[in-house]
Amino acid sequence: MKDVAARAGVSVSTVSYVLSGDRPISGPTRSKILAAMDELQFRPNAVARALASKRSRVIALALSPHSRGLGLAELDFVRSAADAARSLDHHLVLLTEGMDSEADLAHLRGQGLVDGVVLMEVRLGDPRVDQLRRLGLAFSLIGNPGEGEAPFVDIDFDRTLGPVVDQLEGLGHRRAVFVNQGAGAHAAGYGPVVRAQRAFEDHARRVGWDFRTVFCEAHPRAGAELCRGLMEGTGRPTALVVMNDQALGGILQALAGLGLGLPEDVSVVSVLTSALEASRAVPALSSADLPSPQLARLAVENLVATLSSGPAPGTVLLPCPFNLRESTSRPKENP
Amino acid sequence: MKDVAARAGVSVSTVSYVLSGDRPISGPTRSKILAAMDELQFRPNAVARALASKRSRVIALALSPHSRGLGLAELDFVRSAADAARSLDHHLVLLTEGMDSEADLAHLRGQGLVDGVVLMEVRLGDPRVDQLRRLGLAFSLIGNPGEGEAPFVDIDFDRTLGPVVDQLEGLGHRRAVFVNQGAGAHAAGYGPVVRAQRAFEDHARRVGWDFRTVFCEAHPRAGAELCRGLMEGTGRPTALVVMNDQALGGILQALAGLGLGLPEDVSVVSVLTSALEASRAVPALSSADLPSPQLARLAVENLVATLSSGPAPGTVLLPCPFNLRESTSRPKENP
DNA sequence: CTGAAAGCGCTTACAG
DNA sequence: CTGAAAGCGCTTACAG
Repeated sequence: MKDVAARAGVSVSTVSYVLSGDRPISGPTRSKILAAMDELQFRPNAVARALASKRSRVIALALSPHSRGLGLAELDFVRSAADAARSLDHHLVLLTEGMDSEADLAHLRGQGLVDGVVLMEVRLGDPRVDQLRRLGLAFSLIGNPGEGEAPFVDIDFDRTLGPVVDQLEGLGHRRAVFVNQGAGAHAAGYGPVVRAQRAFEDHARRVGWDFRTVFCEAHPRAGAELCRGLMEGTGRPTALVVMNDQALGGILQALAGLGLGLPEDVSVVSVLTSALEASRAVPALSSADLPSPQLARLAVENLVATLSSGPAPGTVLLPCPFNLRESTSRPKENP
Repeated sequence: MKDVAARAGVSVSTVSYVLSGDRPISGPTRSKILAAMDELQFRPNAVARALASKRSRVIALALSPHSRGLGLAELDFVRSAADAARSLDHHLVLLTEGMDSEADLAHLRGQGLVDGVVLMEVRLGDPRVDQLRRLGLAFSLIGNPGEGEAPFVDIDFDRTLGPVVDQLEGLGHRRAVFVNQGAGAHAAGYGPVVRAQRAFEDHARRVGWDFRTVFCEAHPRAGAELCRGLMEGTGRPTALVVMNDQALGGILQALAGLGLGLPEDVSVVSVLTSALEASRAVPALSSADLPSPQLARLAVENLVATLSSGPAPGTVLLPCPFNLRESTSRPKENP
């Protein structure tokens, strides 16, 4: 930078100001500087900038503590967050742990390497939120902490389940079961399990369905067992709405084992899966796909906006777009 | 740090030296300093350290350019690399793009934020390797660039396919097909497709199998079609060794469609899948699981060793450990 | 519209 | 074994 200044015949501060744009610079001066910069192949040193400005332009993504089996969607989150950070002129570091104790966070903050953090899979009353606030470290949330204050991005379950129910209703289904996640997740204040269920039930009621909700542990075997139970006897459901990726394989397997064809005998819609996984299944699953890239991007934008006190997207609820694939069809006349 | 020095009654350089351990410090002095440090809750500022020492202790992980469908294994890579970095007192940033042009890399280097980069899914003659070398940016490789010089970590296909073949042989299988990836991947110099095939064939020959290898595009439909072809007529294989995650679902579906039970009628072993995906399938797949955490950790250790000129693991070839699950059994007498 | 200078919080030769 | 001081490459009041 000193070299650039010398070559352009100006002071280093002037060079710095053309870079930041924080001060009006005359046309000729600016051109001289710009010319000098690329003759010298000048690259501003981010570390020096960080030290002087106290902004590293590095943000952290705190990965899910005990990954709730987001599966490939989590990879989408990570990639998209990195992309978003990059397009906002930031870098993204990964935090795999050390978000639990206040000491770890203080350490993170003390290092000065990270300007703020994006929290994934925030739960109701998530302790991390309070800790970050106490430390004065900027943050942004994916998931609703249930406090009302901090802006967050999350799924809009009402607008997610509405289209799912409408779609099945339109095909002629009248009897459906919502396969939720385990009761444990429910108890842990994991928001989606209660909100999704409420949304499903509201919509099922709206269209006058004969429906019910069941919880299912996150395991193929649990899914298979559950599925057999659901399908025995008369009056079995013609449609399954499943928000449980880990159990899904077992459900599909059990269906096949019972000689029930997909989608001829039973329609299945998966909720909150990654689009890639849903389309990789055979037959490809009709599903309400988790918009992980969008969520990640919004969360990063929120954080960067906080840091530069720019305009933020704020709290945003996104529906999971419904994608019609091969696992849904009209029910048979008399199931 | 100034405060710590003042409180301990020493110079800042002494404080710095107790931190780095680069200089012998007397017992009493050290204790005074240590005491002062935690009374003041001192946290060394990583950015200042980086600027002064020209080592940021940040390394980058370059994600697969057009993710070859590593699936969940890629997430394992990312997590494990971050963990490894952390345990070696480094941070991991994610590079999602900008590894292609030399200008991007020069930019990365110029910023001074990143000490080195870990490259995933390195191909034979990977251009990124040369570019990094030209720029003098430290790097570490996952995958064999085929130049012999740079150390890298990769899969040992011989020791991966050996146990797979032995296992099937032990069960009594004599006729097997190796379902490789697409011919395109082969042509692109993607090492695993040629090395895995050679290893499979060597071992199949060793045990005197009646075997063949087929290529298959990375899509369930392609897998299903291929599978139907393989299974028609007499003398069909009793075992399938599949190194093609994307086609796998189609293969399993086609088997079911043909009324062939897994594993009663056909045994299937998946190679290079993530352990999580293999065990989530129904039935759970016997597989040679990609040791992504180990590979990631070794690669990070190699890089950090380069940076601190410490002892490096060097070039390491790891077998994919075979895990017996539910998709393999003895073949029927007369298939 | 531009400059001179202090300072961000460390590291590391140079001296003793 | 310890200190004084220059310097890493920028930013940003303070002055003009």
